[in-house]
Amino acid sequence: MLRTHTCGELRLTDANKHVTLAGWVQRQRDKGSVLWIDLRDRYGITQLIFEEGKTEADLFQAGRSAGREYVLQVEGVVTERLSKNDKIPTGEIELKVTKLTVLNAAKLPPFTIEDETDGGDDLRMKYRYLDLRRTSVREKLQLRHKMAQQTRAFLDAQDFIEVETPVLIKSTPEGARDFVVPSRVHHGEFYALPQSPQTFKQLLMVSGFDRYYQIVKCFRDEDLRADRQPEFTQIDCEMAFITQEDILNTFEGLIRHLFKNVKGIELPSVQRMKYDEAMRLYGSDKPDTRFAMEFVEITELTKGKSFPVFESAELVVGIAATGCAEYTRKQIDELTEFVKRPQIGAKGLVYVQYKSDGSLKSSVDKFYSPEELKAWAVKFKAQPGDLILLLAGETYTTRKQLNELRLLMGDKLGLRDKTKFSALWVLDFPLLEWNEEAKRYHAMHHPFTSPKPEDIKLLDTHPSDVRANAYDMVINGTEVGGGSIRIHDRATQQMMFSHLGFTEEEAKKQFGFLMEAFEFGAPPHGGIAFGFDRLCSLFGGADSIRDFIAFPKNNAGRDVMIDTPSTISNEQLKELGIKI
RNA sequence: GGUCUGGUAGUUCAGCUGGUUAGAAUGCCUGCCUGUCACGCAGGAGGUCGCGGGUUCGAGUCCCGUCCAGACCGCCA
Repeated sequence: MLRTHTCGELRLTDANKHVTLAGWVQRQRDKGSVLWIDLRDRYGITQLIFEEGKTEADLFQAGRSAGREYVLQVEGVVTERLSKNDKIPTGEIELKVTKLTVLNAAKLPPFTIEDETDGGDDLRMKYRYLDLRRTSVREKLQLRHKMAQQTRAFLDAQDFIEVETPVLIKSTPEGARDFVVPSRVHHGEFYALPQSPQTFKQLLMVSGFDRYYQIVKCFRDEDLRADRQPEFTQIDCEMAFITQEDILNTFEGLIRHLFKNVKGIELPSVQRMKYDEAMRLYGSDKPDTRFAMEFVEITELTKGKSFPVFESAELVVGIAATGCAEYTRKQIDELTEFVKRPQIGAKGLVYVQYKSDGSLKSSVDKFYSPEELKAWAVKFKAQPGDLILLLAGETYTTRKQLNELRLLMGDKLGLRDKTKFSALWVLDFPLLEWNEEAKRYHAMHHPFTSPKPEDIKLLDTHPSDVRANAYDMVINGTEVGGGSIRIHDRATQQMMFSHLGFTEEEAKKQFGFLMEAFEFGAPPHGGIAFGFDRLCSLFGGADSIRDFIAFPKNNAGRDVMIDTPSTISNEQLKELGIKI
């Protein structure tokens, strides 16, 4: 061992011990006749001291020459400090250095290796190995480690078995784009990287494994976001001989276990809400339930007053923002601009200021009397001082637009505290959703999701109304997990494929193995997958998952450190039988 | 595929309505300093203003194109 102790563990009780430390030079403080060096490793910082007259001249000079991020091994005697530092755990001692070895010199780093670095994202990613030396980033990966450990501890205690599934699998047309891997042995044929281990975990249920989980990398070739990477990690789970209720209870248990053991938070029991209700009250299938500000629909109250926008609207819906009645014209204009941005696409915003003196002022005073506005306010259960914000139009898009506005107002009113957590099950998702581009229905969750038995009769007549045995877990407005009770018989699965536009041939070619397996005694089963990176970032109070991944990709899916994707040699292409 | 924001010293940024020699902080280098811990003080070096074109007497600043980065929409069963 090159060291006897770490840089974080020496205390006053170790005084007079002769020790050896190794680490990186955080900084020097040179007072001329006294030189201090902060030596850093993963565990902490220990101050080294060199003194004129007491430290040998050569050694003193060697210390002075050790620049930032030099890797040093130092021997010395642990000594009580004359002036102590109560900000760090090792602040009562320092090491009087008797021997110094430069294990490796270092170029000047391109940004400072400190909690508040001066480096921008671009630079940090290019030199990610230096970025990871920073405490704040290291702590995020330590949190991730703890999350993984606690997940395994919980699931293991519940008799779940971790099974690894293959990474080189088969491309399928449903869902996200696949990353594909050309086969050298079979020219013109390709593997695909899994978007999830979905079919394999179902096959494990057929095999009788009963309770499976895996903390597993998944791959989707789609555009990135702050919370989306092309390769990401799921806590992938499946259970047999269960009902939906069993799944909800088991994994509510997992989430509460994680909050308790990682964050020390007793999460109250997870609220439940049906998809339809979530859309009606929040305009989102992943509502942020840290605050209420629920939607109120006043379509009926607005009709017959010749205000063209409301007359032609399928839905008039709004929110009441507490205490915002005194917003200035400029502030309201900003809200209007916000909802009119192309990304949101509302035509305009109607407001009603319920002033603290009880009077009402609105942008539609020309069309509605004070009494009528008052009736709206009553329906909103608004109080004097509140600001009512209304959008109108086609139901689905108007709700989605108002959702954005609600979240913005939540931010403005400080209702989205990152240290508060509100978890929610969203239930009864639709089975299918219409895809305008492909002119056919897509599975909203995935094609293995079972329809609610009582809705199966609607499949032919009203496909959009068929509900699925599918559920999402939403925490603070982030979808952290989702799953379903699966189809486990061939006939239903075949019927599902045919509703999704597969011919019998195609279904057999792509998923024949699964349907065949269903004929050999497949138990009823279902499962869930949690987005592990998102869960970590949520626990860490961050919006981006990137710092919870050791070596993430940038906005364009590029790893700027190793510089990939990159071209390959003509020899490689030839071997693979590929022409560009 | 699209929308928006940004790109100026090693780094993070400022730079107004186009106008003399492009600034600050920090980092770096040199010197001084016996209790610092974001040490302090003095001095110094450091710039293809992302790239290409255009407008203009004159462009970091305006216009067009392009590249890079970030956020978002589409997409992500």
